[in-house]
Amino acid sequence: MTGSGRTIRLRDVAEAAGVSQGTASNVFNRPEVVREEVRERVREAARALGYAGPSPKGRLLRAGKTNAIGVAAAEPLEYFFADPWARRLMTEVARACDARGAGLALVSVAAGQPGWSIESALVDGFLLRCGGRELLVEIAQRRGLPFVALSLDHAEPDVPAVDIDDFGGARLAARHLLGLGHRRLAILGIGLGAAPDRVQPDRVRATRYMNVRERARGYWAALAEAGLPEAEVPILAIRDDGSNVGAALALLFDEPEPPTGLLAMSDKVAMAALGWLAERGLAVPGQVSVMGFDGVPEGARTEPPLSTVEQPFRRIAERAVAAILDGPMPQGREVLPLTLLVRGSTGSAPNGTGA
Amino acid sequence: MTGSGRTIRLRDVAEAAGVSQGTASNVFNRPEVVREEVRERVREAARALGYAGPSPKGRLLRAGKTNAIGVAAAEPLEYFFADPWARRLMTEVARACDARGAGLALVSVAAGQPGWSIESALVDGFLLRCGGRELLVEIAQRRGLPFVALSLDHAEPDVPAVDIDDFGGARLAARHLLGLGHRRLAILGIGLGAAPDRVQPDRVRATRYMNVRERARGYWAALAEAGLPEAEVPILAIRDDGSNVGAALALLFDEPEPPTGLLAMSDKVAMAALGWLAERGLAVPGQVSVMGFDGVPEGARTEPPLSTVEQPFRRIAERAVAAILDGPMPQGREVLPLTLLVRGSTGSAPNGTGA
DNA sequence: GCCATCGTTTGGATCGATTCAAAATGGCTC
DNA sequence: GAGCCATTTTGAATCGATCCAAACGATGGC
Repeated sequence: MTGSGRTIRLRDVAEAAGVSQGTASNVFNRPEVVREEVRERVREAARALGYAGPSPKGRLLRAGKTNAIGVAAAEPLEYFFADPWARRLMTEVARACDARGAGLALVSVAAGQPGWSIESALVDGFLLRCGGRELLVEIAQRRGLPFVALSLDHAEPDVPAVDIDDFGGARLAARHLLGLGHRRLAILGIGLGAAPDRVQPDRVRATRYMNVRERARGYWAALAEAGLPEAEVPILAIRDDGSNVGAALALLFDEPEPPTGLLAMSDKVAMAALGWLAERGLAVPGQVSVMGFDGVPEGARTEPPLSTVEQPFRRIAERAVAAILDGPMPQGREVLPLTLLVRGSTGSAPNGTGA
Repeated sequence: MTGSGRTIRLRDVAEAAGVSQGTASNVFNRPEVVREEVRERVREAARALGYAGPSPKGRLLRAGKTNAIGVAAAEPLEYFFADPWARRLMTEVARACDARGAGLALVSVAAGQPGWSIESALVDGFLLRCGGRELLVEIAQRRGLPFVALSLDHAEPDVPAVDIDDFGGARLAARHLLGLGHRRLAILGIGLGAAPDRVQPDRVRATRYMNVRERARGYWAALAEAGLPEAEVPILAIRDDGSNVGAALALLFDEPEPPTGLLAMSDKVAMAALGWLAERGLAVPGQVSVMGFDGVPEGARTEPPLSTVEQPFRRIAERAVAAILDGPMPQGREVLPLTLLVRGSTGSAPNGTGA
């Protein structure tokens, strides 16, 4: 065994082979410039000393590139694997990194300062998953590495961001339901508080989450096209995890004329609604149609499969990863369109339910 | 704007503040040893120059620790997010890293050499997800960083590994079905080739995948306890992704006396079997009981929910992460037990089906 | 007034490589 | 054999920090 004390450095190999450090370096990085005989001698020495090649540490310092990109979120690290939306996006981010031979590092801001953070992660740039948390942007700016914000609330021209057209996506969703003849609709809103309340449009307009505001605007725009005033379409405050969807829906379905179409601001909430409707014995889409938002893979496996508007996960990931790795950076906030995904949870409005 | 050409180094700050570099370093790392007046002067200078703190690059070289652990697999990077088993394990790995303030980096060996690989990743150690691929171990050994192998085939004393008790888990699964009175069983084996064949026990004993061999041994052991010779229990070769499960099961269920209990070597295969049985109109667990293996979260959401033996994902992750970060390393292959998870897909054997 | 002590600060070595201008080498021509 | 050019090799600077032994200045005890 060679297991002596110190680790072997390039310099040791060079000495053992009787060449300069520069030449030894070339043997590993640009072998073609080194004469064959010397090259072999150095390789031999390396083998004899158990030297596996230049250490990434030293190389990093000199070359500056780590060849990895970091993805940061305010949530704990598990979030990247456990949350359906994050998972879906990360799958595409991973694919994009793979295609470019880049590595992928995960960073959580929740964890606290020690060890590993946006300030300390060894990466070439960041993707910031900031839902309402502009904090991440601030930290990343301080770090000084290139970054792209992913679900940014304030569109500022000097913050590069790749995002989705929430307004257009929501309008697409609402138009789909309206096109099927639905006139009694309800919106399942997120980010509007924890109580299963019915909330007023003004409250929605005042929320700090831009995507929530925009999605609502999109729904309303489609409703207006169909001649429906926004006041006629109740908005419920659902928790992000959908845990209070039952209590909220009960508010509507205990009334004499319950909605025939539900516009959920996320697939998660839509899926929770599907569960409650099944429990309650309401047929989907026979009695009630349910429309999601996001396009997470889980939606394909519900009963019935969830109709939704799908985020362009692949394009988002590719654009963001490309920006970090090769530029050019987005100038301000770039938005990408969503696509309508009609599956089984939406159908024609039941007869005799017109407005 | 300060945006001049060069980036600001600690040395620049020290100079600007009129102190030595050592003192400046202390201001950021051990502020308590620096006199307050000096400390403030340095901080002031840093602020004025737009210096955000010591760069991780330089620090790494000197201190040696990156505070991140790498997880490597032979599959492309997406695998970590897309595959149910990997996802489940990674959730726990992420949790364990979070708890210790460590970062998480993903490495794929498939990607190819350039850029980011086991050889070049900036991490403190590796978790190796090597299903049959001992190649990863070899590469990691060459790299010289601590590592723990996660589903290792050959138990060698000098390769630290954390693994599961495949034999015990399989025996648990089979005992469960036997305890419910099932006597006509079949094994849905993986890693036995791509054809939907019925294979002989000797072929199973000869496969290169240790976990497959061990699971089979576990099933057989339980069968022996119940007085059933292994020859009476057919073994089918199912593809890992379960895509040929229908063709394989048809072989059995077209016979006069089809099995009443299915022992699948993975949840993925079990879930595929569930799908086929539903299509074929066979009641689960009324006519056929299905037993999985792994305990992936998806199994909880099938119809009916899948009974299975669950891997101790959390313990595996915690043990492996702890080993890398704080030692001590496992001596050879440590195995952890699985637990029986009875859900809805298993029930008493139908009447009159005794052996 | 001398010396030991304590709290701060300094300077330089070190971590492990890459890079590049300059020097050495070798082959060829005239 | 001098001169020239192309190919290799060298040596030192550089990347950005941390660490540590030594120096320094102020204080207090005897």
